[in-house]
Amino acid sequence: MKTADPELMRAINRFHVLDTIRRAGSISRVEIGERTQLSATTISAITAALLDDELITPHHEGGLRSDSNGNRGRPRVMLTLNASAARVVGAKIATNRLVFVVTDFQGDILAHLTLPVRVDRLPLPVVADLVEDGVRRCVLDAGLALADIHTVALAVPGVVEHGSGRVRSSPVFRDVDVPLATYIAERLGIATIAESDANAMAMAQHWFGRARDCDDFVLVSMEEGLGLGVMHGGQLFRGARELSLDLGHMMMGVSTVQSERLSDIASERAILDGEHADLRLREAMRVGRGMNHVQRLLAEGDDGFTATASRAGEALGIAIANLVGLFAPPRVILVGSSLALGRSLLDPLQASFERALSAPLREVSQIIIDEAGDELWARGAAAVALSELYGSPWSTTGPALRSTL
Amino acid sequence: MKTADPELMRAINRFHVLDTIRRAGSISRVEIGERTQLSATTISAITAALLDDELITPHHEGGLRSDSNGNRGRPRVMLTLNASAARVVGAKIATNRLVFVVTDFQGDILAHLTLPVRVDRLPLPVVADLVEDGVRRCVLDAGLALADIHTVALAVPGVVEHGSGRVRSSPVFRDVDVPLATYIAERLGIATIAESDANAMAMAQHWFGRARDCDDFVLVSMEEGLGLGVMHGGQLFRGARELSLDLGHMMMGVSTVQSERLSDIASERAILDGEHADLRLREAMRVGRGMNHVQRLLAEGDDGFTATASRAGEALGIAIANLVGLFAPPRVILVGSSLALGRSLLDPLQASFERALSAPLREVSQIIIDEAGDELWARGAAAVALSELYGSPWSTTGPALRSTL
DNA sequence: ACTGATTAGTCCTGATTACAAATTAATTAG
DNA sequence: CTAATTAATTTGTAATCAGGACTAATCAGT
Repeated sequence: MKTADPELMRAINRFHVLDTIRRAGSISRVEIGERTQLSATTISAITAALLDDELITPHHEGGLRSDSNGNRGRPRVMLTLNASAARVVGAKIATNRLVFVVTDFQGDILAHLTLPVRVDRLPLPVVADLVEDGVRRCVLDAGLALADIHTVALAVPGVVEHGSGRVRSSPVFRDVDVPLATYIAERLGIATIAESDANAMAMAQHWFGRARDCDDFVLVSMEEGLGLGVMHGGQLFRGARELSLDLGHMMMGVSTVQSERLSDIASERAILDGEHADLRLREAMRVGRGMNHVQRLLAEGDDGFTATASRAGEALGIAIANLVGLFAPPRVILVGSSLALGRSLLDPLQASFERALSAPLREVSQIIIDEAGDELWARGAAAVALSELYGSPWSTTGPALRSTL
Repeated sequence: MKTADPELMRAINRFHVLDTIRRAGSISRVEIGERTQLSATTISAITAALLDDELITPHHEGGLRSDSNGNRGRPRVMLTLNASAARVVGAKIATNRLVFVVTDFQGDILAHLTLPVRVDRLPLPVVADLVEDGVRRCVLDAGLALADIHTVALAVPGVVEHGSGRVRSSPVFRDVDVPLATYIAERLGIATIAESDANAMAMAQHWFGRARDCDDFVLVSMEEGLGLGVMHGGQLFRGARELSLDLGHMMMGVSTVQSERLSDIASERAILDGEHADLRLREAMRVGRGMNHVQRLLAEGDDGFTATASRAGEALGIAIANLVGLFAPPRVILVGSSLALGRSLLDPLQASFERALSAPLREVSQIIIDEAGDELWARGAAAVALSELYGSPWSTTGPALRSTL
């Protein structure tokens, strides 16, 4: 039970102010007041504290004044995030690649690194070696030392328990219930967060992508696994016990005998591993080039995948419609490598989505396809780390940054 | 965005204190402090205000002292809710009956009334007539006048928008998007709330039933429609736009051609309307006695329903497993008239639930069957009203008797 | 019955954080 | 140069908590 005390109040308002500044890029105190509905007094106090902590910086350049003011009165002082207030590392761990980014306090990328290695059902120490190496190299590339990094955030496919940083199950790990975050934290000597890749991407879409204006949306990631991230009221929705969501586990079908897990129908592996997979494709899959190969085949007019992809799309459309029935989000964002299948996947998806969706929601929920680049995954992980840094009052582990002083 | 101010703080803490007193029945200030983690000072201030508003009453009877104290020291003053602080009416509107209760401030039932009438796809004025009549009669039965009632809460099957009190779609209404709450409020001259029946029952289970100790659970109501209530962190979870959830809309199946809505498989109507429905049954259904008849048939050894019920159970098990995958609740509660089908429904349900549930959750989620009486539905509606009452400002200003000196 | 110990509850001070209202600051208009 | 105008800070009040002093009510022991 959350007890309401002044400290919580302050944490909430501080977060709102910081978040408002981040979203706006550059904003005056009055405008913050308009957007947050906080009193001018409070804005002053909070911004003073943020300035004192050097998390934001003032910009006196008059520049363009607000439209409503006829250039009269005391000019507004614009405030921006101090980009160098902190740096974090975000990493996406996928079965066929590792992607790292170093970002500043705003989430802007300072350096990025992609390691095209296969990480498939490996033991923790092996994965950790690769991750540790990637983090160190990427930090060096950014011209920084490891000590300059405040947090490392790892986006992992599968089911992740955010609070403890344990990975319950994932295609990249051989074992279940892997204590990833603590293990990496010990080896790097940096605070480390583990998060599901879908949640990281949801965060990325909220901060940098197609959902910047939207506090309620559902993100479906279609890669080797099928991930799910739900943003609800501007916060990642986590079930009880902070387990991340996984769409692949969803059972499709009316009865036990004729039902299948969605991951067996619509995951990348399920699609590529269909009866039409030729030898070249199997080899391409082994080295993590499956989707590139498929795109080439599609370009050459090979329609062997159409049936499998169509089936996958239909199932996904139904599953997503069911989700929309539960969360009623105005927006659904699809990302992931399976999008390379193009219309053969997406057309059936859209069609079955619209058929399966119940009437009242049909007009208000909209599907968005986003061919996000590799870096966006890692940047989303970084955003997860930054959002905790900002002092989001709802997170369990919310160590404020003030202790640095 | 909610702005955090002292007023909100006070509202939150006041609610927690009131809720703690309600749950405990009778409790001393120190124990409230232990449970809420609020300071003794704050407890004193808040309880003083509550006493001043006559929402709670002190009980000096020494009686049994706390175990930890060896009967030494100043005895604790027990505090209890003042049952007569307010009365509310809760009503369950089902297709085959209307159930009303009048409860006091604790949620204890003062009077109840069941009208076994058929309410099936009727226009709003017709339903409103029945509801208004029931409310008036039940209030009279309780020895009260309409003016003594603070709020009326209506539990309706289907999709209800809680904020506006509009019923988007429901088997009891012919039309869609019915402004039920405002309509009834005008006719009775009392503040009126509309809520989905599943949410009302979820509230009832949380306050009076099988989830008193549990802040995270999922409730599935199996009646004419299939309703869903999600309690998350002690609060009813409502999707974006405050739409209640509905399980019946869920699409089961991998493809558009071979998929069906869950309501077409597992709703009461779907089960009873199967190929085995005889004439007597159809007649029984028409007057809202379907399930009673089925029970008689089952008692007589008629197993014509077994296949249909089994199919429904299997589908429900899968649907519930998918829900558990999303919300990860430790408990799932099943209620509703379809439980009368007994093991022929529940055994397949349990079996397919356990098969469909993903491994990590298999051990932690438990299904509970609750043959709740009719009154519990209406009492849940009353609880919805009371819970809003507990949080509302009520008294003119913040108490703070300090200023009087 | 008196004294001392023990626990419950209230009151007071000082710190924090919020808001509202008044005040100061910086700039343009005339 | 003065007035007007808008921005931002300073001053006064309510709410929280922490900790201590204080009162209230009861029991244990003499």
